[in-house]
Amino acid sequence: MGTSLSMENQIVAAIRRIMRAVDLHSRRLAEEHGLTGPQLATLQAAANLGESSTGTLARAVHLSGPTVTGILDRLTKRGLVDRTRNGQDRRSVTVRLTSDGESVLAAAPSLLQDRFRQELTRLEEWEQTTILATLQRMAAMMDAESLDASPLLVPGPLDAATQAAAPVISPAETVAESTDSAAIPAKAPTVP
Amino acid sequence: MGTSLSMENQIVAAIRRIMRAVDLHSRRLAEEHGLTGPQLATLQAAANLGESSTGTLARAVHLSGPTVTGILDRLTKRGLVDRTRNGQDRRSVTVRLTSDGESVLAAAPSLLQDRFRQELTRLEEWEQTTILATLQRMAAMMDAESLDASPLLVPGPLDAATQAAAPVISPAETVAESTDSAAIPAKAPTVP
DNA sequence: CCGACATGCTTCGCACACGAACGAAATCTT
DNA sequence: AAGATTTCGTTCGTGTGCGAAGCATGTCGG
Repeated sequence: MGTSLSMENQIVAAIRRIMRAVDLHSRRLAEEHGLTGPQLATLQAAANLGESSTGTLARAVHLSGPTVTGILDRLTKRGLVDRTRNGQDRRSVTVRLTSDGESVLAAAPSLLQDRFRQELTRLEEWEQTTILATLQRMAAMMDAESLDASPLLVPGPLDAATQAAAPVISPAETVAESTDSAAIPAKAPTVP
Repeated sequence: MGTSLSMENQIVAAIRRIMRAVDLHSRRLAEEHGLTGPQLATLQAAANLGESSTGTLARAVHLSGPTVTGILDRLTKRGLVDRTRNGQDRRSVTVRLTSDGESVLAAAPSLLQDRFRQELTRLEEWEQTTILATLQRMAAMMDAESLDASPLLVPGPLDAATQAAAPVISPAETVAESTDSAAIPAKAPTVP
């Protein structure tokens, strides 16, 4: 019967290979620069956003709260960031880069492997666009499902909020520079 | 050229989102079926390959030896697989599915989220092909670098869409995963 | 003013995932 | 045949990653 799994299996296999490659590259970064991939990503986000809470940071790097807490623990231990309780809202924790953190970040390489970057820039522009569009499309399709457990299907019109969360098809005009992840206004719990 | 930086960041972000979605889906699988993604993948590989050593299994699922050892530990503890020392080569360990493992596997869902699968099948065929080709291309570029610094590269990055598309899609039959590796027992060029 | 609830971060337990190091077994060398 | 080397799997240590639970704090209704 359903032996037509090949397409699915190939997609799964390709994703797994990519994940593994990312992981291996992360370890290489740690060896050569003392920073793993997630640590570097968090550091970059902290630099881009300026002073920000750990929650904001978590949303920016697409990771859960506990995960960034752990990463910030190691970053703090190495003296690259600074965690202080916010004065206004004392629940919140403000994260700042130290000068050490800034210099380390300035000297740090890209999150992508050098060779991959070179090959990428060597491609035709339409190919790069295709790759990016495909990845974003995949990301939108996959984390849309994870994000909401509600049985609500996508009807016709989408309001601004949903649109921001899942811009499935966009023309060649992909996003410019936006650091995205604007607000995410505290979603209401669906089920108790 | 100013836009090249943002392109990189967007690619990284998309990959992270995909990885996170895969992870979240894995946890949902664990909740609903008692099997995480890697466990299910390993179980499927064990079923496809029949009796096989843990090393063969590791290569099949694109994971390291220690990782599959851990996964097999949990699978064994649940009585889904059976580990026995090989009679011929007593270093090797033969992995077999138990009857429990087979029934669990038969009842198990796909590694991909249902909704993602539905959306995928709803796409035009050329779009599916593009997605698969892009993912495989990414995987090839990225794990080529991680694997080694060997000069093995993808042939022509030119007109790849047509070129890459054709050989990639094999018929529904037994995809026989690796186009790579084949027989590795050549030499061991390791560290000095 | 004070409980009831909400929010933000941390702690805890689990499951990957890897390289390094280890012991056992097989293979090669001398 | 004895020793060196390779190969196979496991164990160890580190670093993600998550949800659930725990605290501390803020906010709202009575």
